[in-house]
Amino acid sequence: MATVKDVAVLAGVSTATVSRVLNGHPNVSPEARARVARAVEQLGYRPNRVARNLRVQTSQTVAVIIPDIQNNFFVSVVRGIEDVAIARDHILLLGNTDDSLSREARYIDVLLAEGVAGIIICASDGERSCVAVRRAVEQGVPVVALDRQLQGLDVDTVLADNVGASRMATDYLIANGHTRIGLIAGPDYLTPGRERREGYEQALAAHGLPVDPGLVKVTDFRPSQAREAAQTLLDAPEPPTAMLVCSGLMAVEVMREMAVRQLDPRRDIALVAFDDTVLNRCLCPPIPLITQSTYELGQAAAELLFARMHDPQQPARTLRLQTRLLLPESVPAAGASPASGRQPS
Amino acid sequence: MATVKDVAVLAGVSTATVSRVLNGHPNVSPEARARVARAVEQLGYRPNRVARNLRVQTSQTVAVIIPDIQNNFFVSVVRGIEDVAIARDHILLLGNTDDSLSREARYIDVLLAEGVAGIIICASDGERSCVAVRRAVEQGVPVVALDRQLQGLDVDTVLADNVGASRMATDYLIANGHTRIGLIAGPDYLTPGRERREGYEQALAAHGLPVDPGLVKVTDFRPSQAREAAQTLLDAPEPPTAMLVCSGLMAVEVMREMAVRQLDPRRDIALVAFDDTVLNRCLCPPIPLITQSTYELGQAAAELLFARMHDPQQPARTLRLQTRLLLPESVPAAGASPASGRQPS
DNA sequence: ACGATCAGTGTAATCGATTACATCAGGCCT
DNA sequence: AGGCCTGATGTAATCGATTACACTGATCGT
Repeated sequence: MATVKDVAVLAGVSTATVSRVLNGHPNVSPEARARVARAVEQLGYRPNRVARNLRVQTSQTVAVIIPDIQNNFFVSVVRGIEDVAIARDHILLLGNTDDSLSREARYIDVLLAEGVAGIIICASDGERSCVAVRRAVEQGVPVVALDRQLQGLDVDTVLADNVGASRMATDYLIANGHTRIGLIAGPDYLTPGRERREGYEQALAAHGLPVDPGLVKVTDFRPSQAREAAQTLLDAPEPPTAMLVCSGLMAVEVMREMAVRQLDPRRDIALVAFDDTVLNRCLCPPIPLITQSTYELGQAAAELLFARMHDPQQPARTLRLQTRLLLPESVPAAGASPASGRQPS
Repeated sequence: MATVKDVAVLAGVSTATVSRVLNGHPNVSPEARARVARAVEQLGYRPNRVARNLRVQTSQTVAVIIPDIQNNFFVSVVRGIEDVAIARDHILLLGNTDDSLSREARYIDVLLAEGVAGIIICASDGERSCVAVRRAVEQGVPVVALDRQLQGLDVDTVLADNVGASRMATDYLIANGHTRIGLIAGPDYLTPGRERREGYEQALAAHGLPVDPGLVKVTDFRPSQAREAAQTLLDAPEPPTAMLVCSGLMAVEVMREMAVRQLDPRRDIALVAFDDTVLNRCLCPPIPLITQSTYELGQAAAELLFARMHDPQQPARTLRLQTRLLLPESVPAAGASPASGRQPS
């Protein structure tokens, strides 16, 4: 590989001049500029970024760390980040942690050691992830928390309006006459888990309904746990007449369990779920879904990151993005049993 | 951030000794080792990989470039790669190109400039992608082609048995009495597009059936084109009695179009599709799917990559991985019209 | 006409690691 | 005792860029 030195020799100038040309410095004569350009062309020279990064102590790379690359929610968010990064002439590197704290820490450490310009992270644990993330912050590497807050770290954060979403969904079920509403919730150590439960409780309280602890099943968002939670709820002596499922992947499992029991969400037990995956759009039958603006979530996170890269001093901001309740057709009122005819697809 | 120098001073040794300790060289006294370890600990020292990479001209990072991060096929392959990379104590960086040649080239250039140790690429164009990839090969950076061959580049390659898969699927339809089988194919410039068509034609030929060009619609694998192709086929004066769809995302669109026309794949027009996405497992109704061992595909690619990183001289290998035809329940024979009763989910 | 300013350029230091080479002490062999 | 090997360590070169600083001539203002 050709180096600046080679280019300098061929162009008959010093390496300093080559570098100035390459980086668009103003005080270079047009001739020098032209000769360097020709030499670069001739040698097929491409600057070594490792050397550059070492010298300037920064890079044109930003990274995003997500817990599950198979979950369409995160992937869709990544798309939003990606487009912003590309537009800013950076490249985006993606790390997948599989919800493993150690893998997450490893990614962070390597990225820092490799001099990444910024990190967007959807932490696998709102509290315990902070140990590793803090290292980034301390090194002055901009960090944006995505979808999940970093407990006790003062960083830019982009979140969905989980409380509002959950409350809206619960309100909706209550409006349809349900009073015994099961909740298949996420863990307290993750923002969406915590806040979605809060929205649910707020809605119940607003309607003077009690929170029955027996109706609330806390999971760690893993589909297998959703299955168990659904079984417990459905096996209860007095099962709920509706359920709010706090993740899309979990909803798929809940519906599998209901199918086994010949329960139809339009007839027997109403279901509303957060929409994480493309899968949800294909559920048979369709159910009401809480959709999040995933792409915009990613965009917003990337914008915050670049803003901070540009001005590291500004105070940390937290953005909340709207959610929507997406109704398929109609949802059964509690007690009713219309069993609308099925139709293909 | 602390540097080797700081560690050296604190430990009372030279930077050379620090480096030797850090890299596990044999000839270091136990005391020196201990003192360095303590200094490292005390300072929270972490080696700067940029500097290291510059010096040793390599890194512990491998990259995979895929055309569509929203397509579960690729993502699942990535998981296979990832696990191997982690096991080999490397980290994996993922680039998504959205089928854009320019983005692909940009990723490759940046990765090379950043000194990546190896690249696994699922090219967005079997021929035109080679321009950029060739630069990697010429720089001596190991490259593995994944799922799609790089025309005219002699690199390690991992492929699915596309011909066999397609032939098996077509055989299956023929065995069920179909003679007019539509093909919604992929483009010739991608291995899966080309080979799946070949398998289809081989199967027809083996049974003495003619290849009717009117039944073959070539697409670029984009779902929207699948929709058009399906429309054309179904609108034909003599429509096919069965269709083989060469990608999972396309199959979803084809089924949408059939649903609009009230056509049931179990009753009216048989359907077999390649299984790319989780979506396919949730199709209503389910159809026969050709499944590929995506995870193993990724694993194999990663193994080839590491093998080559270890020994750059070995001749390029091409691996073919088996596929399976996954039957849901039963598929209608041509002309039959059983319309088995529907059941939830 | 003389100093100040400035455009254009080069020399060499620098980023933070690795490592070739030099050095030195001690042990061993003859 | 002298030479040789070996283990442990240090000095300084090196990777390939950027850039502080120095220098040269030319231009300009007074």
